[in-house]
Amino acid sequence: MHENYGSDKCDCNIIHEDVVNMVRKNMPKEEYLYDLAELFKVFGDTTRIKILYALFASEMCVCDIASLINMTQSAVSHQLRVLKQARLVKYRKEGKIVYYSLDDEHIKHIFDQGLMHITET
Amino acid sequence: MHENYGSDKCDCNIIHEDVVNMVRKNMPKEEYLYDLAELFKVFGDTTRIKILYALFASEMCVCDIASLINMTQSAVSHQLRVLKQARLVKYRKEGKIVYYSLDDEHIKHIFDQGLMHITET
DNA sequence: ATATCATATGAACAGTTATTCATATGTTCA
DNA sequence: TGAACATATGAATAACTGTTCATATGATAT
Repeated sequence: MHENYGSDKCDCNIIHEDVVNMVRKNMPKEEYLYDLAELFKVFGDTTRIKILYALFASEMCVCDIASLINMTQSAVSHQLRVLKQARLVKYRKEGKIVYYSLDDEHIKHIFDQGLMHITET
Repeated sequence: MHENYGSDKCDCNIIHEDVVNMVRKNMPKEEYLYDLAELFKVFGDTTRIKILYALFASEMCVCDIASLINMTQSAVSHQLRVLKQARLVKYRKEGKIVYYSLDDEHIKHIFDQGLMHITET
């Protein structure tokens, strides 16, 4: 009785057509969902999480960050580039030293909510 | 003058020792940071984001989810397992049909904050 | 019983990613 | 100018991840 509406990938039948249609109406734009996943991808790495938490406390230069989290300067520099591209950190130069700091107020809230999930029983 | 304190990986010198020590004191436990990254890793995939957004609107069976987001039943099932392991979704069985629903109230807040970052100018 | 359907799962493959290494850039200081 | 230092970056490698395919499981209905 039920037909498969417009999906070439799905290899099964829609069981609750009304529910699917209702949910489809409420889905955010595909583009937003993609961008959201991209953002969380950036958060999904221990090194980057450590860097961001460090910057919650203070702006820091690359060398200090590397020392703090016990990673090579190169690894930290690579990750800072990722964070910079995601518009999560910004930097200022002072001679040969580059200071990085946070560029977003939402991060802390996101992390706090994340920690609430983790620390639940 | 500056020495490298206890880090074997870092290949540079601590420039601001006081800052590093202060920041180190304020860092959350290594374990939390690891778990947090693991959580965000789960969010860092478009398919899983879509599934979670779908479940914001209603509980759904696997087949309906697959149809909605235009993925194979198998792919969806694999991702639901990941979400289940992360304690983000739960399920109930009704005959041969399995209904999945959200198992966490924090997710929506996390996503909303994430969207605020994305939709900023 | 057997055919059908919904779901789960293991293996394989392709694509992605984080770190390392070597090196380049640009600044400071002697 | 040249040595030392902070940072950036490209290439290579190893590890990880998501999808697909084939198949298994378990339930329903005839």
